[in-house]
Amino acid sequence: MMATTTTFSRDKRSQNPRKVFSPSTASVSLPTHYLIYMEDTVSFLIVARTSIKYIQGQMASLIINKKKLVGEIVVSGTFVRCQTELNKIQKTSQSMDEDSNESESENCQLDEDARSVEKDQENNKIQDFGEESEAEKSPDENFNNRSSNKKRKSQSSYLSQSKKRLKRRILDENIDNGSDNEEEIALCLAPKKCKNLSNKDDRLKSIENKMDDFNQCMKKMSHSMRQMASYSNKITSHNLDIYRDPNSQENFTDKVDHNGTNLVIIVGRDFGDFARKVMRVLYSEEERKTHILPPGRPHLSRKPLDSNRFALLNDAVRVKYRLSKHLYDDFFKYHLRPKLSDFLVEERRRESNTIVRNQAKSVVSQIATQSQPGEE
DNA sequence: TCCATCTTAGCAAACGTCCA
DNA sequence: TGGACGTTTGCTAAGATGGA
Repeated sequence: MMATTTTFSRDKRSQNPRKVFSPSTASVSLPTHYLIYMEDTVSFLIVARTSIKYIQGQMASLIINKKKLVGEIVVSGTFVRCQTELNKIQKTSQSMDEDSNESESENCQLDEDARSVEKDQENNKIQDFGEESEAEKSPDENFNNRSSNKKRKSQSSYLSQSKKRLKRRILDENIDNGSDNEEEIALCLAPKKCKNLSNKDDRLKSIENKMDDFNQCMKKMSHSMRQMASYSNKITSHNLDIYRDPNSQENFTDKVDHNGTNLVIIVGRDFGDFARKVMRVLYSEEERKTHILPPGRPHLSRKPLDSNRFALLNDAVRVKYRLSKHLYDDFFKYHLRPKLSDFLVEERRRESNTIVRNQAKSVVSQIATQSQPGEE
């Protein structure tokens, strides 16, 4: 059954022992975040551990916005711990400023306003990322919290290959982009530096830039979280909400017709089961055994299934489970397609297994009849 | 009701091809 | 050339089925 092309043949697959992950260092809790003082910019940063390239003593080397920076570790631990310490530093710095700058207070009223806006912005940033950080603490917990009515509950702790791929991709993206999502929490909270800004325009520009950065971060976070959720194999028909748009005004039809059969009324215990049953309605047994999922590829020996009927299948799934059009691609790619692909494989395999079983049975019965000639 | 066997689905890993 | 992606293969778990 080596059927990807007609020109190559696979070697016998080597069998390796299954590797079961067992955390040997679970009791060791490494710091998740660091508060770092950047001498170059006279500012403090809270960064996630993954943003730090290496640590030597109290000095940490990190990369932000594609720039390599070196700073002194002030505090390490959880995000909350770093935030608390940062607030203390901030208050101390403010009180010092108030003592030394009383004479400038009248002239700097506008600057203060701008600074408070900036601080509010930064504090919002902290708050939002703090929440993200909580979610980030144990992604597996989030995955596992999703209801799983399937088998293999005992194995729910390991990530699927897809999830591992995504994690690696996100990590790579963070590194490429100077880790500018939840792990990039660059906080310019040094009033002395702000004083050096020459005029109000600079301050306003600074605020605008930070707001832009913040919006970018939020967009990326949203995208990453959706993808992470998409990769969960524990998703069932009961928690497809991430692929539903509550703001959508779409009116879902109750009928997807194929030769007089309403595909939507087919009953399945979940979306995978439903899709398999629809496949059995839409395509003949021969088609299921000899074709692959659309759109197919030139280098693959099997032809893709009829795309029009496949569109009906997708419509039926989308309508039955009320999935948004603009989110359906992700759902299909990460959840439905793997199931259907497996299903087609099994359709081929079932036949060959049955043939092999029947052959074995017939051989056994033949041997049995040959070994009993004297009884006749 | 119990037990053996079959069926079905899920997953990991190997492998081939494409593409940036 | 390595990563992404799809396919194949081997294996496991759990439900379904049928006979004792």
